[in-house]
Amino acid sequence: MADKYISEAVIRRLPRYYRKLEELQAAGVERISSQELSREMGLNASQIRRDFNCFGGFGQQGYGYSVEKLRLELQHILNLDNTYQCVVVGAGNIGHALLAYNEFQKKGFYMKAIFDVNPEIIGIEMNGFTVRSMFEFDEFVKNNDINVGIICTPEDTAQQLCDKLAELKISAVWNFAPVELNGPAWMKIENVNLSDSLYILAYKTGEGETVE
Amino acid sequence: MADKYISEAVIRRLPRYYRKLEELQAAGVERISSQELSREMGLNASQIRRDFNCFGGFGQQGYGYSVEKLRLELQHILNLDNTYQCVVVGAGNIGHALLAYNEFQKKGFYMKAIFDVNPEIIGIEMNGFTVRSMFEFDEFVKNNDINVGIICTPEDTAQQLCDKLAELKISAVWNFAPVELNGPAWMKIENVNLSDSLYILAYKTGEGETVE
DNA sequence: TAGATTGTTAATCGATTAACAATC
DNA sequence: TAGATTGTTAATCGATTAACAATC
Repeated sequence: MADKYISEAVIRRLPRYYRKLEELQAAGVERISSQELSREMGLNASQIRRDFNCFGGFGQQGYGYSVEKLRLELQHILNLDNTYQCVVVGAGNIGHALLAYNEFQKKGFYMKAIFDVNPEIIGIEMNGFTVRSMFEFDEFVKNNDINVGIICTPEDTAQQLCDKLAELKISAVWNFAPVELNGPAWMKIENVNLSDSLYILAYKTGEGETVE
Repeated sequence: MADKYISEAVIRRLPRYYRKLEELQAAGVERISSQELSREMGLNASQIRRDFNCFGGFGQQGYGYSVEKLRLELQHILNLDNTYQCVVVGAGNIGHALLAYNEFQKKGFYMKAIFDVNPEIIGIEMNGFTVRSMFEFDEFVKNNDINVGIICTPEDTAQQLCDKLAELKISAVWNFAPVELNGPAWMKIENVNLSDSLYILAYKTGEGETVE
């Protein structure tokens, strides 16, 4: 049967649960009730139980949840027991930083190459990688089982790149360009819009001030 | 009177409106109705009108909205007609990238300095800045009207840094460390959790697949 | 004026929270 | 068994959408 529908609100809480459970396990905590977890995370205990029950009954009445078991379940739900082969496109500041950020490799997201269109930087060494030309892109993606594309190009070329990724059947796109991308339904796009985030911070800076 | 309560859902849409209006204005569009905007953005027209009306009546019956006027209103609502003096703490990959990313300066977010605790990188040149020691931090913040702190440290020191920022009365924090920070109520914290974002992408990668 | 489109109230939908029976 | 806590149904709350009177 097909997966039942899980709301975006639930999905966005999953990584937080996962992180908290990693933390608890590292601290040697073996079991936890939804109520304790609710206190630790500032969420409602009903909500927590309901969220987990979207995916199965991971707890035990009268006991709570096994931290280790629940962590593993979440890991599985988040598909973190897979590995991912990623390419970064755009060797500017952000692209460079993501390429070098080791935490991702630890979680199973392997950076395999970085590409750019600028002849001035193609060929230079970047964090143990050589910046490749986009002329090599198709070939590289096909030969290296790439399944994640990371868009770090300026906004005006991002859609074009997205189309290229679709053509190459890359199903996961992590987009850092500040534009809404359109891709086929099977393509999953996750946006990290740094400008938007900064704008929201600016907005909140003025919040709570008295007006008039 | 105090500002009326604006829901987080509305706030998170404001930057998108703003970006779209910039785009429309750049394209020479002078006026737009909520219906046209709804088609362009994939939102409901009622929602758009309702969102704007949280802040005032910016439209005109029978006409729609003036793109320029609305853009300016949004700019004001988002506090983007202010300027911001920022310090980056943590001179790793992310800190370095943010320091160098010119788009932010263009929007009025000025990077004034970068700090680190690692003696090996203190003093080195980074994008026209010298990496400063945290021993200079308090002094620098006080003397330079710093009002935004950008946290790019590892997660285990992030809370400590947040406390320091609170002590120095910095009211806006842009947090890139993958932890939930606790600060005083007047401190506005915006989180950019790259791991969480990547986990959500991984989750969605497996979505829509048939199970059992 | 007639037509168009806003601003706003009313209806709907979905997400959160409360309550409690099931059960370990 | 008695106590605790889940899984799940029912109640509430808030956000989205529809409808329409106000008005340019």
